[in-house]
Amino acid sequence: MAADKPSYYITTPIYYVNAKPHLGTAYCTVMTDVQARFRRACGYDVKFLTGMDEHGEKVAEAAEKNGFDTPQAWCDSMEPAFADLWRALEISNDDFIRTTQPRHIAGVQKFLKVLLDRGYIYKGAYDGWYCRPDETYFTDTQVHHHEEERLAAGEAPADPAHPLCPDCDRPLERIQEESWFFKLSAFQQPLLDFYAAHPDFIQPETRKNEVISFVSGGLKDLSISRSTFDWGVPFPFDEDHVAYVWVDALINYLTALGYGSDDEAEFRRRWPAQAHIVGKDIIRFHCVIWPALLMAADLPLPEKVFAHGFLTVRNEETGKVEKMSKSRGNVIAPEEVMDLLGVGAYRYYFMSDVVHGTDAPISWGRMRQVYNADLANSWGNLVSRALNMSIKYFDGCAPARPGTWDEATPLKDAADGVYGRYAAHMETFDYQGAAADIMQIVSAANLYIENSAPWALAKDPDKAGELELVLWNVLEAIRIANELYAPFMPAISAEVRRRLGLPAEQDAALEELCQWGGLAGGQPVEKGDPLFPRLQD
RNA sequence: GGCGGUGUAGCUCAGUUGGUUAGAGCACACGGUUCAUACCCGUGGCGUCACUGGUUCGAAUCCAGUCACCGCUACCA
Repeated sequence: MAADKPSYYITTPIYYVNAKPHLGTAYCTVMTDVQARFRRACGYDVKFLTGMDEHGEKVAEAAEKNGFDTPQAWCDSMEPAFADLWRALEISNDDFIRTTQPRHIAGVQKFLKVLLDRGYIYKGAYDGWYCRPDETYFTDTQVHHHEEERLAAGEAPADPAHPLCPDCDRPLERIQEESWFFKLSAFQQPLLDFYAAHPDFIQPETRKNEVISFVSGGLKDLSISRSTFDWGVPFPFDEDHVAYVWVDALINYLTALGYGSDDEAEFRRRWPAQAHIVGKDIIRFHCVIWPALLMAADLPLPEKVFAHGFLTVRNEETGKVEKMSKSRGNVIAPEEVMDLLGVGAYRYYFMSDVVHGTDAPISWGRMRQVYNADLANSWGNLVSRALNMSIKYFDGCAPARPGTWDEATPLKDAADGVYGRYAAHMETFDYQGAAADIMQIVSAANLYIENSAPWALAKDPDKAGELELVLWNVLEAIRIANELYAPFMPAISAEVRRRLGLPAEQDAALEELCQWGGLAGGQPVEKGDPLFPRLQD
C-alpha cells in the first residue's frame, strides 16, 4: 500500500445475488480486471472492487422458495458461485463487497442521514403502479403506453386492475404508500453542467448523448424507500422504511472504502473512483442518479463511467445475430468457453475480439479462429520455436545480450514506441487496439525469424555472432510482448516468464519493462508444452 | 411519434476535413521454407462501400429520400 503511488479505484457493478454469473457478468468483470492489472503494472496503487447486491424483496422471496431460513442464508449460499468463477477467471479483485455486510449498512445509513441533514430527502406519498418483482414504480403514462404497444403488437389486453410491467411484462399493482423521496429534480441543471464540463465522464459517446437527452427531458423526484417489506437497509430515522435497492447498491462504491466507518482514511484517499465499469442497461443509475446522490451529499463524482454493450450470438446456421436467451437455447456459459479455450484464451478472445461499448457478436467458430490464429499459430508457436532454437543452439540457455543489442533491427523498430501506443489504447478501453499493437511485435518476430533463418546460421560456425544477435532479438521481443499480454492472460504470461528464465515478480513499471534491451541473457530456458494447443476441426 | 446510432470483402472491423485502381486481420487458393503447435513466409481472388436520387471535375466519405436492424425517449409542442 505504498502511499507514494497514485490511487486507481475501479469497480464492476455489484451483481444481483439471485442470478448465477453468466457470460455477460464475466465479460464485465474480466474487462475491469484487465484494466486493474494494466494499472497495477503501470505503478498505480489499485483497488479493484466487485461484489454482490443482496437486498430486496425478490431475494427474500427466493430465500423462502428455496427453503432457506433467512434471506441472509440464501445469499451466503450464492456467494461461492461468484467467488469460484472469479477465481477460475483469474480475477484480481482486491475486495468483494456484499450489501448485507455491517460496513455497508453503516455507510448507507450515514449517507441517508447526510441527505436528510442537507435537505435533499423528504417524506411524501406515492400513488401509482408498482412492479413487485422489479421493485420499481411506473407512472400512468408509462403503463398506458406499454399497453398500447402490446395491443399494437397483437397481444391480448391486460386486466385493467393489473396492467403489465413495461420492463418485465409481469402484472403491476396499484399502490399507495408513504415513501421517502430524493430531490432528484433539483439536479437537472447541475448534472447537465457537469456533463458539459466533463466530456469524458460517460463513455462511449453514444451513451453520453442518451443520458443528456434523458436528463434534458426533466427529472422527477425519486422514491428511495420501501415499506412493504423489510429485507433492506433500514432508514436510520424511520425504521418502517428500508432503502430502495438501487440507492443501497450504488453506495457500495463508497462503503467499500470505509465510508461511514470509524476510519475513513482509505475513503478520503481513494474517492472519487477513477472508473465505474457498467453494462449499458444500468447507465441511468450510474450517470444520473448516482452523480445526483453524490452532489446531494457534497461528495466528488467519479471520473468515468464506461458502459459496455451486450454480447450477442451469431447463429452459425442462419448467419443472424441473436440475443442470448434461454428460449432460443443459444446461451453460452462461461464454463463451456473455459473448457474449450482455457482461461487465458477465454480472456483474450472476449477482450481482443469484441468492440467494447457496442453490442458485439460472438460465436464458437470465431473463438476457434481467433484462438488458432492469434494464440496457437502466432504467439504460442513463436514462443515455442524461439525457445526451441535457443535451447538447441545455446546449450539450454538464452543467448547473452550481444554488444550490438542497441543497433536497429526490425524487432527493435517494432518494439520502440509500442508501450505508448498500447497504453493509449488500454486507457480508453480499446483492448482490441492494444492487442493489435502486441500482435505487430509478434508478427514482426515471426517474419524476422523467417528472414534471418537462424537454422541456417547455426550450420556455419563463422555466423555464431549473428546467430546470437538474431535469437537474442527474438527473445527480447517475446519478453516485451509477454509483459504487454500480462493483463489479458496473467497465468500464461507468468508461465512464459518462467520458461524464459525470468523472475516471477517484476517490480519495474510496465513502461520500463518494455524498454528494449532488458533481457540480459545467458539464463537457462525451458521449452515446455504448447501454451495453446491448436484446436482441430 | 421524436431524437440518436448502425448498415464496407465469408467473419471481426479500419476508412482522417470528399481526391489516384476501397483497406487490415482472420478464413480460402496456390507457391516457398523447416527452427516450431501441419507452423511460419510469399503471392492471389474476393466487395454495384444497404438502396435511390442529388451536389461536385471527383463521394464509402456531403445533401435528400427509402429499406433493415438497434438504442433512448414520449400527454401536445
